[in-house]
Amino acid sequence: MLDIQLFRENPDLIRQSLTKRHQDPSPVDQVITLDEKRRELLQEVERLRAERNQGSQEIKKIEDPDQRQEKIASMRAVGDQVDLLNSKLKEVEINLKSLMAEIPNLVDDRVPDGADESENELIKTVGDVPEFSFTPQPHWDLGPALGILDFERGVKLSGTRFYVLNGVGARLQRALVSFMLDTHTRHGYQERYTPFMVKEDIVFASGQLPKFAGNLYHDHEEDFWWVPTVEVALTGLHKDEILEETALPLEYTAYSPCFRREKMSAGREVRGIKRGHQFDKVEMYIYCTPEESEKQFQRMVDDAERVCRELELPYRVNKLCTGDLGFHAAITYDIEVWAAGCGEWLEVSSISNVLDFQARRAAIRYRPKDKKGTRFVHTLNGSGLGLPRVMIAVLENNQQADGSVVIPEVLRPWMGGVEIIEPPT
RNA sequence: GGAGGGAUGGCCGAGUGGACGAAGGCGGCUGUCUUGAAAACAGCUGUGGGUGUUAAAGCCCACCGGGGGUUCGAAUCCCUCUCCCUCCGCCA
Repeated sequence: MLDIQLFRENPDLIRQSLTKRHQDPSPVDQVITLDEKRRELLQEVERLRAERNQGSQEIKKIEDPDQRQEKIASMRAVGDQVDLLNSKLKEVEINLKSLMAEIPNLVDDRVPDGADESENELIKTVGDVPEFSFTPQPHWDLGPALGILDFERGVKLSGTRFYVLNGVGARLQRALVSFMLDTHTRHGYQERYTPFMVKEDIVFASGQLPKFAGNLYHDHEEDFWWVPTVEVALTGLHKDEILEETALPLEYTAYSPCFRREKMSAGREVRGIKRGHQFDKVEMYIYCTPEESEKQFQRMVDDAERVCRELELPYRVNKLCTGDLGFHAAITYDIEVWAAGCGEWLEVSSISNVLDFQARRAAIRYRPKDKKGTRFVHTLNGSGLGLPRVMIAVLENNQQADGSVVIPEVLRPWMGGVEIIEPPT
């Protein structure tokens, strides 16, 4: 959510931002009109309330019964006016809020203009794409051949886009989760384990609702939404709180499964485990002061890159262009790792500076040390990293001619002695 | 799932229709005293919105778990929801 002050003082900035995102800027004018209407009604309501408050105070002092009844009658009339105008006001406020709730964050000046992902800007490429003396297999062949990946039974259990990991395959994923959490906690992040189903206002606060309801799973009997990313829960963690500046920055890491309907990509040909309705992810999340958020953003990108480096996966970093930028992000860097078998760069992380966009929705503020009042914190989120795609890259890049896969060095402490995944004999 | 009891400011806790944004205590901040600290004493100490201003002060409105109602007037009465506690049942 953007600051209503910004609509009043610098609406052009918001219009330009929407235009950069290739979106219609006209909601800005609707917001301004509704805001004016709201204040007009509010002032009248408050004026009448003040009159009633004062009148009611006088009533208890009036001794004469007739005068008293007369005053009560006139205050009743004022009260009826208040009710009438107040219901109009409420309606305007609901419309205003729902309009503002669907306007995306301001775009950072450094974000390159572009219509879609093809116009994202390559920042850097790190590591060498591995060479093979044989044709590397894609994971959808390799995994089943190794007996660690079972698509048929996944489909039996839950339908298309679900799979089962077996034995060392499941263990490899667990090792990746532990490795990532341990790496991040070593670099200052505090681990959290959160609910995977959250209430509607929590999903609203992080920005996935109301606009992206179609991509979320929802329990219709209870007020539960399955998290599409644990970022949702990590935003909700400090909802409605006022933090002390000395407590900032708050740096969290959390593991969770993520649940997405993926309706938009329903028809798209995606083989293997690259895109499912359920996938695991380790997330990083930071709350900090506005002065610090750029620094924290760079740091978080580096923290995500570190995971790729330690896993010895070749990767590249892209700055998303305006057309590919997410709703709540002001700026986003994506990290892609090379997967030798399917021959693709796979997006494994998305790191965003959200500024105060989520904090305003979630009412997360802090008390500055030397100033009066409160300010909204800035929040940042980044995957660190998405599991299935890292699994793909690890399996495909480390495969050998005989179909076996060498486990990366850094994961071995969690692999119970397994250094190589051999095909069943 | 059944029965009962609760929810008040950073914390504890009073308040059952008007002078209550809310006693009192604790904590915190500032000052006096002190070489310094402690103690004592005095003052201050919530959030949001509107208006106003170069900025502020000031003024007004709202907030006593959420929503709705009764009333001239609600922390206080009524309805409803949520959450917490105690007991019983069930359970990984």
